[in-house]
Amino acid sequence: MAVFPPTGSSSLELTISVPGFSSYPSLPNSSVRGLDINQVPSIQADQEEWITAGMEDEEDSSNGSGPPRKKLRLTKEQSRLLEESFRQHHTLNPKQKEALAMQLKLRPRQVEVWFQNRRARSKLKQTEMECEYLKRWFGSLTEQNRRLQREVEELRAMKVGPPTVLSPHSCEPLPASTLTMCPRCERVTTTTTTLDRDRDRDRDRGGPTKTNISSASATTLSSKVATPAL
DNA sequence: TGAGTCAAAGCGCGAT
DNA sequence: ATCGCGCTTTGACTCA
Repeated sequence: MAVFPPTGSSSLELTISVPGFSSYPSLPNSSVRGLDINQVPSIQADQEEWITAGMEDEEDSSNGSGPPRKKLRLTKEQSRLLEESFRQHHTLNPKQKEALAMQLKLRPRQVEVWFQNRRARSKLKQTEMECEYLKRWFGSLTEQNRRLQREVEELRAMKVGPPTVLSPHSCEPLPASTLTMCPRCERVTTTTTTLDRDRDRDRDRGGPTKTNISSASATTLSSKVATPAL
């Protein structure tokens, strides 16, 4: 029996990492939760019995009678090999499936089911992380929105008694709508408003424009989550 | 001991 | 016909 990583070989491995976000921290597996039936020294014989029983049950299930099947629990070695294989390719062609089943002393159907469930777990985890990322994004946008609203209020307040600002080019009074107050230097500017700047910044970041959000696929989100601009 | 969790497996459906 | 996927069931297991 080989020595396995302490984290458990059956844990999900994804490339996404969100700073400050501990995803699925209590991802349990039998090896860390406590006594694992597969760790019992005599388990190899038991496992063989289970597999044999499983194969018989498959035949039994075809005629619809017989005792309910005993549920197979994969050994750590089987799980490790399956995980290793899963890292290489998430789907198996029939040949690979057959070979892996032979190597693991399992039925091809069991290998197939394992891959199916594994893909589902991967996807679930991916979805959870995307959800977490979107939550953070939402929070960030909410804060930004609040800030901009405040700014708008301030600008509206300033408009009540607008000072006459002459254009440096034409020396004529500028319309108040083209004016804005720089919150940092407290100067009135006529170039671009802070709203424009925020919009530009969002666009540069690939931020919350309608098109960007709608195309927030798993891959794009993955890359965003890896280096969140929040 | 019962509730909760995890994972293997069953089943039906759509895509190819 | 086959395969992958989503949903569900079921059995093994842990923990309060």
